[in-house]
Amino acid sequence: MATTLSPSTDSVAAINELGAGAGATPAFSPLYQQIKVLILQSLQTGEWKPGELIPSEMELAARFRVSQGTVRKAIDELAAENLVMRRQGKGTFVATHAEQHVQYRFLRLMPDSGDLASEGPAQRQIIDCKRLRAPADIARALALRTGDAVLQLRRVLAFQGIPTILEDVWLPGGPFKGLTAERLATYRGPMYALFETEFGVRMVRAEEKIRALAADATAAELLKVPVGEPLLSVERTAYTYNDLPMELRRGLYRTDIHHYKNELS
Amino acid sequence: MATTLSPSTDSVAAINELGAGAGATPAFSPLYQQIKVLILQSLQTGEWKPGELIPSEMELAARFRVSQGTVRKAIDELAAENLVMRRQGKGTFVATHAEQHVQYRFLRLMPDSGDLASEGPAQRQIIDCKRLRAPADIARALALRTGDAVLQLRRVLAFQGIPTILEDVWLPGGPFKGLTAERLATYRGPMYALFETEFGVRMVRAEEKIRALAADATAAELLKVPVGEPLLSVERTAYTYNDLPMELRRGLYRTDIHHYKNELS
DNA sequence: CAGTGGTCTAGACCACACT
DNA sequence: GTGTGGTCTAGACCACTGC
Repeated sequence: MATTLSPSTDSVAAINELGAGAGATPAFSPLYQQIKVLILQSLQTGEWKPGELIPSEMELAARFRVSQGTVRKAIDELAAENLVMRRQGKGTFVATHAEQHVQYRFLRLMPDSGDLASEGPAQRQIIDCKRLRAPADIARALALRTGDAVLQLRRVLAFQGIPTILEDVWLPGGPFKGLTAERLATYRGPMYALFETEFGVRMVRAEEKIRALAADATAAELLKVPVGEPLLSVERTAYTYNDLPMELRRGLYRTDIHHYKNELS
Repeated sequence: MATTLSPSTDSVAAINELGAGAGATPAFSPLYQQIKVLILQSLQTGEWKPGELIPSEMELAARFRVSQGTVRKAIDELAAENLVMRRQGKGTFVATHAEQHVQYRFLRLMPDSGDLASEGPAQRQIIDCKRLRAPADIARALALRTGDAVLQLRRVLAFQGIPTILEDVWLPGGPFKGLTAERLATYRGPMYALFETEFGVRMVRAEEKIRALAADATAAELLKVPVGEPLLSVERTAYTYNDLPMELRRGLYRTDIHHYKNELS
């Protein structure tokens, strides 16, 4: 039954409405959605960390006092959202960017022929890295208050020796306390992997606003293009579990021998 | 059982391997996937047309000789891919773009504040429309042979009086036989709706390559910007059911007061 | 009211991984 | 072999739609 069960133990046991009182639509949601929320909470609180094995479907079913099928449907949705990874015969793992063959989490840039991986690792050059008080626009994008501490990073990525991406990254000072230019420079591997392993911050989704802009003097110098050269401007806000913005990134991409690839459906 | 059933009637009845012969992995696929393919075929052949009601889960289960749950899982996937639409209490419908509140199927352009719908309907101006023999690059993109008949269309879209998009569209001559500039000019509603209702061609997904380009003389004149102005170049290939390319579109977007919005996950 | 999709359960068996 | 996720079934009941 999807309705009542003894309100005891750890069980979800259906907070669903039932009975006499002509209730005012008390926000019904199916059991498997409630289970999904509970699992999500365990992901957020770090009960199971990125890369770790979560309890089996049978265990979760027992814990929440529902059938295995209901847990399965909850996990199905989490897997569809790339929050967990199922592996037949082994179990279900919390999704991770670290130690994985996913080099570029959100970067959609592709060489006009081939793929980024075939171009070898990017050369990374950190131009600047400092702590500062958030200006109004940055604060708004990161759901902070103006003047809160933020960390700003500017870097250039080059592929096969050609500087291709100039990006500014802003991170909230709180969650990323202790992040230094030194650490960024010495870390080998994707930046998002560092965020996970060192700060426990996992980016779940992102939104981008894309424009065409003319290179200004600074961009032109760093990307080695003429002033006025058209560049792709990509402004990205990345979110962690609770739609909480955790990173703002403004990138300028050269698109002379690369393009931004997007799939629509 | 997922294995054998009498090989009779219309039934899928599990082509799955079983028994003695040490087979050479004869391409196993789960029953619900086989059902999904069968339903897809009915969509492709037009047994059920866009907007129409497809048979109920129970009917399909009977027809394919499987349980309702198996049909359900197949339809679940089709719904996740936006190929069908489920409506509780009514049934499952073939997805459609026509007569729907989805004005822009693949267009990701947004005003810097608000959304496209709030800007009212776009003003459409057809610059050119002609039949021609496909050059090599167009033919390749549309999976045609060089010299095959294609239809080329050039138009400008303006929002609130400001010319914003200049696009060239190429369509294969075969499936779109009979499409004229006249018909395009007089049709009210999304172009993709016209494709469905008049030619039975439904676009299922698309790929885009995005770059920043400087406006040339032609683009500058039509979009009323200075020559050299950075524009967003969006090259889109749209596919119908069987990953068959059916449209090539090269758009130039002004991004001074609009941006291209993308969601990543 | 009957018919549809939506949820939940319980049990069976399959495919895979580790030991 | 044991335990995991993956598939398939059958039946129950709920929620919505339209007659």
